[in-house]
Amino acid sequence: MSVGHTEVTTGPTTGPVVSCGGEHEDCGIREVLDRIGDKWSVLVIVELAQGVRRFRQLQRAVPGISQRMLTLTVRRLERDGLISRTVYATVPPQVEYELTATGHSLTHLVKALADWSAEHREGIAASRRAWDAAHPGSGIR
Amino acid sequence: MSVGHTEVTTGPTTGPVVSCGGEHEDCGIREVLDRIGDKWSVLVIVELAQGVRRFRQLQRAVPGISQRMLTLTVRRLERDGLISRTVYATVPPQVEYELTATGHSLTHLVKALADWSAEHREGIAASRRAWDAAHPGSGIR
DNA sequence: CAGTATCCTTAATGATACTG
DNA sequence: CAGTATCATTAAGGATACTG
Repeated sequence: MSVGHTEVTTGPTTGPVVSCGGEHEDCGIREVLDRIGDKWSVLVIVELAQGVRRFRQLQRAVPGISQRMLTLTVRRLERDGLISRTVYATVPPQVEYELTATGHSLTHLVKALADWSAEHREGIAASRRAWDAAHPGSGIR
Repeated sequence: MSVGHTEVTTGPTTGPVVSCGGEHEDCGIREVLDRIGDKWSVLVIVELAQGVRRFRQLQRAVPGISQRMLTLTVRRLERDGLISRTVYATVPPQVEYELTATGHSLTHLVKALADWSAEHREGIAASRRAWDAAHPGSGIR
């Protein structure tokens, strides 16, 4: 068998140009991911996309999130201007969280992520099964 | 001053419905993010969106990535079926990485991320500066 | 209710040395 | 060149207790 080149020639199925100028210096991509790539942010955003929510409501709506992580998550989202926080001086205290206009614009992106995921989820799962079967005990996972 | 409700009524600037059925059980969103939310995957994908690349080429194109992380990253992307890996039995060895059709479809998403980032980057930076100024030594960041 | 404050575990990443 | 193997370092997240 020949060992040189094999010319796979897999058609570059129409992909958009994602480069960032003549040379890419990271686009702003990492910035978005640093913001929503964590474990809980998008889940909180998805819940707030349904409407205004209070702290405990959010915690109940996002199964598994701890009080601590919910606090950290909403604080960071507030800091970035993606959600607003309104405190009512009642007793017991009540705090409402709501998406800002910027936060709402993010939901379009989140929707795109969800759609892509739905469309490729099974194909990816299949690829993983095949790869894992072909590379037993590789440590990769 | 009244302490009850204040009716902020911030217009819910047209956001898409991101819920996942009557109740949301995480959509597939977390799955995508678990895949590309790490530090290097999207950067590798962006580079491969330009064309076929060899290992060293990729490492040079993605400043800061260690040999170890590049290996882990391309292995995981290959496992998920987002990139293909072709080994040429030459000496010295040569390995080419290329986006698969699925990987190419991801570039659309990455483009959307980059666009959103470009559009909101400055607003977010401003929000952070304001928040940080208003919450000195909060620990949040 | 809506948080803070601590302590602890684990996952992710990095640095370095070595190999087919 | 294209990795692998180890060790060290951080950062992210979780558990629990306490408070205005």
